Amino acid sequence: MPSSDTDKICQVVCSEHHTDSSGNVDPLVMVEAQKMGDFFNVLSDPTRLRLISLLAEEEFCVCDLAAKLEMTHSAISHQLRALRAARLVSYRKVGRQVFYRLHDQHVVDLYRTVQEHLEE
Amino acid sequence: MPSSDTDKICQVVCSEHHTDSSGNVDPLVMVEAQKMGDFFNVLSDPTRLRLISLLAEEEFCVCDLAAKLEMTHSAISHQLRALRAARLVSYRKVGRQVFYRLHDQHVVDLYRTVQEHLEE
DNA sequence: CCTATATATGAACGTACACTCACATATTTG
DNA sequence: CAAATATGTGAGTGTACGTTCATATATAGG
Repeated sequence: MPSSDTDKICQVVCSEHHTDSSGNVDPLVMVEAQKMGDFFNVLSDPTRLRLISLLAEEEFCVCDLAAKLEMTHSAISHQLRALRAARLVSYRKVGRQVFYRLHDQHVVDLYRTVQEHLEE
Repeated sequence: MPSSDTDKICQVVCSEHHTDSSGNVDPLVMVEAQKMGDFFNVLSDPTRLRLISLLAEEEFCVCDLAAKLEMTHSAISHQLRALRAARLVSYRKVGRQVFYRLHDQHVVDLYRTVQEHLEE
């Protein structure tokens, strides 16, 4: 490991302004940072966000979603796969069709929070 | 607008299950979806999340941040640039050093919300 | 059974981006 | 001013990923 014993701070000890808990602050461990990053990454794509915005209102089948977003069925299906993998959406099959809905309201809360945050 | 009159749904009208507000649901417009996606994208990187986790506790200079994360000064500086561009962090200069802090507590709320969400 | 419809998936292609490297800028110190 | 320290930045490289295209699977209808 490159870090020496004392966590090699600048020669001019930056932490002079800190409380005595200076060295105690540790970053989020890599594994958890990766997990959280993966989660945010799912929400970083415009297409997936638009899908979520529709599903926040009501249930839709793949065909409807593709029509609303004016995109290929394939593209939509790929993105729904990502949303499924992230457990952000659930679905039910009715004949040939598959109806998707948000897995829980939790995501909508995040969605709306950021939406407000960006309205500044 | 490319969308035809009836928003071409599947031949088998999927919306039969919907309320009479069926066709009224529109997706988030592209421009806003892009903005929101950009915002989430900043939070999708493990390194940036780890920086945020540190800055959530107290102020740090670049050198400290690099030491804590055991990464290059250059790499950290690049990521801080992204965080600055997203207005997620502020900074103050003291001599040669630059101390970074979170721009507001809003981000920490998001951070903690998702952290809890992932603990299921 | 055969065709059409609805959805899923693998490969390919182009783009975005995180880190490294080299170098630039700024500030302190001698 | 010259050397050292702290940070910023542009170019290059490897990887991740969103879309398209071709194709596969599944179900409904005749």
